Amino acid sequence: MAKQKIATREPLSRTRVLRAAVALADQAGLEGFSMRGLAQELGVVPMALYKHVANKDELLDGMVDIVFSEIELPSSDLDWRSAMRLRALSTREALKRHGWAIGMMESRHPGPANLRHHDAVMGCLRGAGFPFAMAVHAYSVQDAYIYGFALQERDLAFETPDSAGEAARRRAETVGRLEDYPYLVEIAAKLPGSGYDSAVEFAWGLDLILEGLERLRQVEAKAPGD
Amino acid sequence: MAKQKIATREPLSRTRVLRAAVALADQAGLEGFSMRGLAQELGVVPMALYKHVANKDELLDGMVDIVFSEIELPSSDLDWRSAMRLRALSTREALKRHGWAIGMMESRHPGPANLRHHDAVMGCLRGAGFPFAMAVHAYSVQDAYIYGFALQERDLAFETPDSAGEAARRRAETVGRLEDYPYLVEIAAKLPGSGYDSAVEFAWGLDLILEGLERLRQVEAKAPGD
DNA sequence: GACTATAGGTGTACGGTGTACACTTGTCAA
DNA sequence: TTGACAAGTGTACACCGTACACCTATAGTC
Repeated sequence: MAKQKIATREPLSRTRVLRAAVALADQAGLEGFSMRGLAQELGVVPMALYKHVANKDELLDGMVDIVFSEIELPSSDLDWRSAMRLRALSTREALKRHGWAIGMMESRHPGPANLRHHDAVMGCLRGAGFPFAMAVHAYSVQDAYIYGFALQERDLAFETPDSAGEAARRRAETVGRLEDYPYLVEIAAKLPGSGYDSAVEFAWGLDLILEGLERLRQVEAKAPGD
Repeated sequence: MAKQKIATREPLSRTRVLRAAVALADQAGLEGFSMRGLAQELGVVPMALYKHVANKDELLDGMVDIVFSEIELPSSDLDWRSAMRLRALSTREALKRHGWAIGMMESRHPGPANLRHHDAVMGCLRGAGFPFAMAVHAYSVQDAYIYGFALQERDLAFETPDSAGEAARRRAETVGRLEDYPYLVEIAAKLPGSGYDSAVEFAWGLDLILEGLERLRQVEAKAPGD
């Protein structure tokens, strides 16, 4: 009886650690994410993790690469615009699921999924006829927009749709008289009833950017010069 | 002799604490910024700070508002596009000086400079004839782009201009064979010699967005309906 | 001038963090 | 059976934010 292993837990592994880490960060946020908490979640003593990841930084690197792996690569079956649109929507969704990753997507040692992603996006643009320099610009605008939007969306999410007005009001009262901020008052008054939808908002800006890029691409296509 | 005050240091104050905090974060980064370090910088014991700020969170709120206060408000003497362009450039510069603030600009309790800024920007757009909903969209795209670009710029800054190729090469080698990422190879090969300038890059995307917004504004102006 | 309230700075202590280092234990090869 | 090695443990250290009790110097009032 003492011989049979009493509910032996399956052993740790790098991918098991990474997966649990992502889940914990999803649920507790980056603030509430700690090596000790992760160890507890895995039913193990903190130092056990260090047999599978070098340290917390390297763990975060791996977590970010998991997020990258969840983003749809641009399909080569579509025109460049549809392909970029889909990968942008997919990126936003991934960042919504993993809000803790937003500030870290480009700041860590890139993993394989990261490199594959960047290579595929650049390939999509070059394949669509963007000259090199313009492709770099096009990539830069899109990613800046996507990451920046995700950031805003996460931060503003603290005000639930219909409490936004209330929140703005309280703030203004704290900081000064309401009349000092007439346009914020307008937002507080009109936004709640306007059926604001951040997915629509995201698509609006995205399409504006893609439209501008297509226009420039066509100009360049008539007068080429890689 | 014992009577005369021996080099009495000037007393702390909330603004002195905030200013020193910004300076320390500028120099040490958010990672290296601690209450204890700040206290040391001010020649004082850590707990002394708590007589002037409630806690670290509230201190960060105040620091972010200082950053906001350094951003030029849109001038009402200019057409909307020039005004927005200047405030965007000014924002990028402020975020470049204070890289630690990038992820926090919209995530904390807004201070007076923050509210004033947002109100002025919204006022500029409304005054230029943007209908309410479009003004909200226009604001959203611009800020998403600005914050996202600042984020990228900070993260990519680890690779100095001419070491970028080298860095990319080393990474690819770590993670897989170079041939797997032909477009990253192209970037590594061409970017260094292309005189890449992130200020130019920023303006390129910004103008693309402003151009798109102006186009939509004109359409709307012909068929109005606030 | 004596008395007291108060604001500003101090010292100690507690529970949290990441992780270095030495240890046990369980598994498989020879 | 032995011995190597991988995986998990326990202890310890330096750092973090900050609660709480304390001191001290100044300002106001009588």
